[in-house]
Order: sequence, then C-alpha cells, then structure tokens
Amino acid sequence: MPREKFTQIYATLKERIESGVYPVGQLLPSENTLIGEFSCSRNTVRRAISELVRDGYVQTSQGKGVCNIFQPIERSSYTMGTIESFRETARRTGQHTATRVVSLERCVAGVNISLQTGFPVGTELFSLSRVHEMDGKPIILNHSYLRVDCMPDLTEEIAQGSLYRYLEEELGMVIVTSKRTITVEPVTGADRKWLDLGEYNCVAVVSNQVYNSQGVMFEYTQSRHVPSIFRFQDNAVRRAGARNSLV
Amino acid sequence: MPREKFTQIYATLKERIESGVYPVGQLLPSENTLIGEFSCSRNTVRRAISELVRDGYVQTSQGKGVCNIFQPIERSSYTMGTIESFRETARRTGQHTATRVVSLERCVAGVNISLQTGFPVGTELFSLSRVHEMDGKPIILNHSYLRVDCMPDLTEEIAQGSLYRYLEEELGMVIVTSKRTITVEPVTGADRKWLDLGEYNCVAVVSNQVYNSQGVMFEYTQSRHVPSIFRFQDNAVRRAGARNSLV
DNA sequence: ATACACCACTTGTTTAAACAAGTCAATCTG
DNA sequence: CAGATTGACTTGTTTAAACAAGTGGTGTAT
Repeated sequence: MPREKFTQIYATLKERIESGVYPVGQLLPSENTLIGEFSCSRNTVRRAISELVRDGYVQTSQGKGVCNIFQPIERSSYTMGTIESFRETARRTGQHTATRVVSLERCVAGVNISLQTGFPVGTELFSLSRVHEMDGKPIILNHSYLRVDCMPDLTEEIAQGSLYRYLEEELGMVIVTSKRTITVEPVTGADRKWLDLGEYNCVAVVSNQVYNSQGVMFEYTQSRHVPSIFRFQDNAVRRAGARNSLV
Repeated sequence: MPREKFTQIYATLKERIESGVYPVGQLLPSENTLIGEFSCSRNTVRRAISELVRDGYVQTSQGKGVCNIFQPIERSSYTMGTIESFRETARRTGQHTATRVVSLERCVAGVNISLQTGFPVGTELFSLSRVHEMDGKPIILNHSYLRVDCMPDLTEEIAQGSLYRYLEEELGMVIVTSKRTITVEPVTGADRKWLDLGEYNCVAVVSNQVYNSQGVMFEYTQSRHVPSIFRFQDNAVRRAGARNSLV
C-alpha cells in the first residue's frame, strides 16, 4: 500500500475508470469536486491526473475538463512496455515461466562491446546468456553484460532466478531508469538454436541500458523475442513546445 | 519560442547536458542553486527536472541530487518514439521524403474493423493507404481509418501532403494523445508489392490510435515498416508503487 | 435574429512555505 | 579506534493562494 496521497488518488481514479464508474468518452468530475472528495489540495489531485494522462487513461483540455479515453488492452500474448512485464503477464494468465542459463563468463569491455553497450573500454563484465521459456516454449533469448563491481558474487544459480530480485533485495540496489531501443533484426544461428522460430527469419530485439541510483549503468541487455509473441504498448502525449512524436 | 518558464528552463538544461557543460555521470547543480540562476520558485525548477527525467537525460535520488545520465543517441536510420518523427529525421539528415497515395475509399466500420481499430460499429470512415518513401525507397506502408465526420472534405491531394498539418492548421483540430502498439508480423502480399523488403519475411508494425481534444479517436493507423530502418526509442522510469516495466 | 459582452466554470502556470526523508561528512562518545 | 550522533545539505510531498487562459452559456444591445 503506497502511502503518498497522490498515489492513492491515482489508484482510486484508475480503478474507477477501468471498472466503468466513469463512462468512457465523458468528463471526469472537475478538480474542485475531487478536491472535496479526497480532501486534499489542488496540486495533489493534479499530480494524480497527470499520471493518468501519461498512462493513456484520460486526456485533459483547458477550459473543458478531464476526458476518460480508456480502452481495455488486448490481453493476448506477452505484453511489455509501460503496462506490464514478462513475469507479471505470466502470473496473470497463469502461465508457467522458466529461465535457463546458457552461459555465464567474465570478460573485459573492448572497443566493440563498448560501442554496442555504452560501457567504457576496460570495464570488467559478466557476459550472461539466458533463455526465457513460457509454458515450455522458448520465447526470449537474452544476452546481458553486467558490471562485475556491482555484483561480484553473481553465480549461475542466481542468474537462473530473478536477477532483479537479487539485486534489489539481496544487494539493496535501487534500479531507477532504463533506456530501451526496439529494432527488428535477421535471425542468427544462436536464435535458431535456442528459440522456436518456425518460418520467421527475424526477431524483435529490445536493447536495454539499466541505471541504478548512483547514476551508473550496470546492465546492458539485448532481448531477442520470437515475433509471434512480441507486443509493446506505449502512450504518446503531445507536448506544448514540441511538434513531434507523431508521424 | 515557448513562453512557459519551466519549458525554457528545461530547454536550457537539456542544451547544457547535450553539449557537455554538465559532465556525464556527475550531479547537476542543486535545486536551490538553479532557483538562484533562473530566479524562479522551486516547483518550477522541479517541473523542468522531472521532464528531463522522463526523457532519460537525468536521474534524481533523494538526499543526493540530480545525476546526468545522458548518452547521445545513435543517429543512424529512422528513429521514432519519444524522440523524433519521420519527417523530422528526414529533415535533420537531409534526406528526401515523399508520400504516395495508394487508395482512398469510404467505408463503414463492421465488426472486424471495429475489433481491429476500436471504432464503434457503423462509424463512417475513410480507408486510406499510403506509402512513405525516403530517398526514393519505399520504407513504410500505412493503412489508416479516419472518421469522416472529423474531416468530411478529405481528398487524395490532401492525403498526399501532411495529414496532420491539414488537420491542425486547416481544420483547427488539436491532437492530444496517441496510443501505440508495436508488433512484428509476417509479410503480406501488399507488403511485398509496395515495400522493398529483400530477404525479410516480416515487418515491424506500429498500430496507432489517435485522439483529438474532444476525447474522440479520429484515426487508426497501422504502419508497416521495413525492418532494416525501423528503430524505436523509449525511456522507462521506475515508479514508486509499481514494481514493473522491467523484465 | 445576430453579434457582442459578460460570467461562471474549467484546466494551466507560478509562487511561497512547511515538513518529511535520504545522504554524507564532521564530530562527539564510549 | 569504532561506533553513534549531530548537522548541513540534498530531493520528495503537500498545502494555499493568485492569476492566466480556454469553453460554453446567458443576456443584452443592435
């Protein structure tokens, strides 16, 4: 249970939107009304609403109000993005997941690795390859580089479980930001070997640079997804100054 | 030139980060210092910083400060996402773009179209197919459904130019929110016919639901991209309550 | 009847202040 | 010397107030 007021208001409004208490296409109660209901300041209500805007639940327009634009997401296959992650999808749909460690080695970042990952040349790294399975089918081939000095005691056993639970709960690391790039690339021999690709001759590739609270990038991961189960959802809000982000 | 203070501060800080005035990996001046420099309130500085966080330029941590985590983006090929759009990329790299209208028809949303797009059954729609070319090469096949009642006078000539300039400047429509889904799908006959796909047997598909300030979805577009030039960038920030969005 | 001014409402921006909470180093205490 | 305490910093949350700006209806004057 989050204790910040704006998070509670956000969760309450979100729940009402999802369950249809506020009709789709209509205006939510005005900020003043919500202030009365939640007995808080206008800023706090506005903060909750602005997060709903970011998540694509509502839309504001000056002079009119806050409009409910909720549409339930399609619940087929694996959905990533701002919405939910690998393990969460599996838990929700009751599917079984497993992770297999293909290899775990140590190396030092050379020029090539540095260019690909963004680690400085000379950084000591773990090179970790894993396969994620869902319901027995291999669907993601992960290749990670991890800073040794952030997790000196990494073992295959740890890598087989949840790396993030280890980093957060065991090492007390706080993960903050993650920069992602999505591309589509031709399959490699490793893809063919570890994934069940059928006729596809490309994979969906998500490259991830993950930062901890120190501001140091401690992980670079390239996730190669079987196309048939890959889905990424996103929400773009038109900003004041910039006329971009829409084709 | 945007006139809001927080936008100016945001732009100033962003420019300093990109040009290296603030060293990467180090802390920015504290909020109090910036208040002095920009002679504004703390809230205004904080708003500018929070947008830099959202865009992946900096990272905050309580008790320590604001850390610069900027990394220049790779400037190869077509980059979309929160960063920049089709035409902007072309303008920046000096490439030439063109749009060809393949077909423009009117139709009414049946059950299938409604399920795919989210338009209510019975909505009168334009069905528009276009090909985007960059430097003479066809790289995106667009198929759009557009509400007739939002743009009754749409013609092939208009569709050949920038649809958004027409909607915004001619019709005074304000575009606010866009919900996107990225998937990878097998090529169709139309893909093969209109795009230069080479060996690839799949395309990167971006499905877009676009809303205006009335809260009505007026456009659904499916953009089918040649894989070799497709790139989507994103930035995920770990939020307080939710332990998701990272695999 | 049309056009205009006005008013009551909405969201958007900015300021000021207070307190909570995390970090880090210097200092005090055992 | 080791450990705890303090204090000066940082960012995080919340409140209150004022004004700007956009929307839509009402009423008046033409």
